Amino acid sequence: MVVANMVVTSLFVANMFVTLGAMTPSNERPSRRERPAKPALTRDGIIQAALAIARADGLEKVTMRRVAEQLDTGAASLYVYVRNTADLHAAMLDEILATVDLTPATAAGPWRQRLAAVLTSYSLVLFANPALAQSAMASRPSGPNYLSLIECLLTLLKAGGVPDDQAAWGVDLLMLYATGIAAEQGALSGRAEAHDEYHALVAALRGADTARYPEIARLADQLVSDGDRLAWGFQAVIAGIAATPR
Amino acid sequence: MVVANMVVTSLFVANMFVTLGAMTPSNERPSRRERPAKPALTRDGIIQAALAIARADGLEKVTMRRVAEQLDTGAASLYVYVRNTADLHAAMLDEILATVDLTPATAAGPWRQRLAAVLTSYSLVLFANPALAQSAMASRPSGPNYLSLIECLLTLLKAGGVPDDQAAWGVDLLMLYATGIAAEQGALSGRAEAHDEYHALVAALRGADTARYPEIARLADQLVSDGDRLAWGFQAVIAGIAATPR
DNA sequence: ACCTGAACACCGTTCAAGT
DNA sequence: ACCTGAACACCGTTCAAGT
Repeated sequence: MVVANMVVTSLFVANMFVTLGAMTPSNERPSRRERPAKPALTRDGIIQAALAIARADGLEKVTMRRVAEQLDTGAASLYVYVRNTADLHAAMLDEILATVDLTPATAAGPWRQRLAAVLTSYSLVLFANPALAQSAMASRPSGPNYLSLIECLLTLLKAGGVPDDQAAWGVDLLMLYATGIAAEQGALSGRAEAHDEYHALVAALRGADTARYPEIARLADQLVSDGDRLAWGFQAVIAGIAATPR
Repeated sequence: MVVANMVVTSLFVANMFVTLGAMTPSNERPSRRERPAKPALTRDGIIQAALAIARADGLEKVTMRRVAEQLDTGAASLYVYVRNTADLHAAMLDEILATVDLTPATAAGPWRQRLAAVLTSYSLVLFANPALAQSAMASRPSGPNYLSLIECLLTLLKAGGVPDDQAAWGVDLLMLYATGIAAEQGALSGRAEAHDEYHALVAALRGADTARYPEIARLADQLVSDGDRLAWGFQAVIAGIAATPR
């Protein structure tokens, strides 16, 4: 508990509050010890601590030892609740998927816009936890929140009259795009050197040899142009799914 | 050099051959030492050794210490040629991108088929080196081989009459899809537990609660059905790019 | 049943000292 | 300039011993 960070601080403040509360007359059985007992170890507590570290310092800092330190215990103790690091990552992902907004599925409006809204919400959730997007890419979630999302996408594709076989394969495409774009963004915002990499790419595109890479040179500005790429991308993929028979 | 593997073996055989060759009369200056000197350390040698380890045991086994061991030296020695682990991974990726088949760009046939052929080649290259697909997802390559691939895609989109602005954003979509699908597959074939995860997902889809997930239950077989998903996906994304104005 | 300290078998990276 | 051994500051996971 040497490193100061926001999580530790807020825990400390919370503990202070509890301690102060315990000193008011309304509290009948004050703890015998000065400092309140540390919270009992639970799977959920471990996942929350891990998520806090991931948001603050990136997924690569979510190590068993660091999570344990945050919870004022030893790494070995975590293995009662978590099988291994991969299990922890999967649990973290499942946890944040609960916050995806699925309400557009039953709202009014054109189905393509509603589908894009759900996908955008999913991408934004992963953007907010950029480190997890990469593990979402690599793992195969099968938790209830993931299933709800898939169900939601299938319902909207059906509402749009997309044939069943195209819809079934289409959800893979949509999820791959939504997850992939968040993973890319996650990599960009996560690592310090990623900005250098991005600028190296922009420089490479802008300064591309006109003879060897004529199209890149011609379209350099378009290639790196700003705009609502996310919305356009969703509409393009949706249109492709709807228009392409198997 | 305790662990036996194919790379070590083939290096040994190669060394044997050199030794035998050195004993023939045609060789004027035989080495004073019995065993031939180990090959000089080069950046390319390091990358090749790293790729061999990645193919054999996965990217997570490509550690500085393991690559160094393979090359019969210490990890510290690699830092003369490689800045850090990320640099090594980027160099490995650039190396394999050289093997992508870009010839469909100038071949005969419908542009959509030729575009899909190039993308399929790219995906297959990443499939053959599954561990690198994930790092391709996270990093921003800007090497000459990457630029050639982008140039190729832009040329084919232009041949198809896709408007410049859609083509410029479209290459991102195509690359994201082609890279993402390989990264998924790479994760699947790379880790032992990934098969369990996949079967858990299939079981979760097949056994989905009919009341809660009616669409998943209805389409379970379609969702996990075999077929040329890669080709269909490329056609769908291409169609979407061509049909969706900004 | 849960928790712990200690151990095992690893990592990436740096650096002074050698050649 | 290149290479090396040793060190530093970490990892995940296991396990016997405690409560």
